[in-house]
Amino acid sequence: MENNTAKRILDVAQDMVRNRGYSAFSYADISTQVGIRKASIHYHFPSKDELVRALVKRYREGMVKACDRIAQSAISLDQQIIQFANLYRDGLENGQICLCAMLAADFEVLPEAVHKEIQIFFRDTEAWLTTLLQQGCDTSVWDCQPEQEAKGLIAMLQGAQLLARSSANSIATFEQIVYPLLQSKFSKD
Amino acid sequence: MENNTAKRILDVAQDMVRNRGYSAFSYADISTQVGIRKASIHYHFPSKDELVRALVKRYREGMVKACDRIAQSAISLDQQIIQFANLYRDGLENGQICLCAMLAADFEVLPEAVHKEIQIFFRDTEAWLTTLLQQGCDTSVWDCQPEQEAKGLIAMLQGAQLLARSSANSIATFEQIVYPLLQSKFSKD
DNA sequence: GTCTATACGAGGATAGAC
DNA sequence: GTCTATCCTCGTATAGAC
Repeated sequence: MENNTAKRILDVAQDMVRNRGYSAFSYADISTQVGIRKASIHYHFPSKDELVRALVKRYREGMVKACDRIAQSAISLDQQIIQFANLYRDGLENGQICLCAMLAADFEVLPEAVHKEIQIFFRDTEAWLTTLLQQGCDTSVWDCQPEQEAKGLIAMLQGAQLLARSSANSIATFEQIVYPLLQSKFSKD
Repeated sequence: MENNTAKRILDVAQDMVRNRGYSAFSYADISTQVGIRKASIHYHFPSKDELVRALVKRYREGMVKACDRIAQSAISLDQQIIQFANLYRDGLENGQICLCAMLAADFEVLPEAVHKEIQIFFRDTEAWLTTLLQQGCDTSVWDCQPEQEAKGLIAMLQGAQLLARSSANSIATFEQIVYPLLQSKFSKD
């Protein structure tokens, strides 16, 4: 596990983008938290756009890995969906929403290269969830249209994060929205 | 219907916040589009924070009116939900997401006074939708828990806007997520 | 790789004339 | 109410020394 400067910059930048958005974080902020000068950051990431592009790329690769880990665990399909939802809930414990939810809001101010990375993120996530739901249909556990159901679920999770963030008790709000709904839709009984 | 400078400033500011977020619009942008100088904007709204606070206040009052108009129209409950969803779809035609969805993402950089306005918006919206769903339960049209169902619906709508915005064809994406789901949940058949 | 120094524009905001 | 002029800070980015 490497822990070089580039990684530390990305770690700090990721926290800040997820908390405050693309337009509200700066090289000066990173500089303070990482402990190097503004100019040094440009050595690793020549421009802010390239930094954010690298950020989203790393993030979506991490998401793919996290999803694969869930799929390879020996738990039931409905428990896999719970685990998937937990990925979104966990971020909220640090006040953070999904990087790509935030950047979807900031979409209009982002360069084309970042647009592409965000679109790949949602495409991958949707594909993974669709596959999962398809298994439930094949084994007659659920009655559903996997692709559309996947889109709806992701929308609900992203939106729940927004509502959670703007409420006094974020995590409770998120859980109150998400888990009963998953329960009623996918519970085994 | 008044159309003074303050209103024109708010109109332009609203477009820009919904498109680009709180941190990515400036007095200079407003100045250009309204056709007055930066300094003149400060006469109407002394600070950016006060401008945005006024913006959210006006926006949520407009939302209350729009919801009341739907409730007072002589259409079925399920059609009222469709109309409600249409409010969110219509903004997307100008590439705009809900003002409060955007500001929920920007929540961490906003002052307390704006937080409160946003929270009132969601509280009002949720209350209106809960009342609507409750009517469906009372008349045995639907089997549901109104309050929780309302939260879930709003989350889904807000999230669908984010997904729509980051996709190539925003409106199609939104419609594909939202309307089939409403159909399956609330259709009269 | 990281530093100092600096360029240069954009940000929000204020003072005072008209 | 709107203007010009101005302040001061912060933003991204670059050049060149170490």
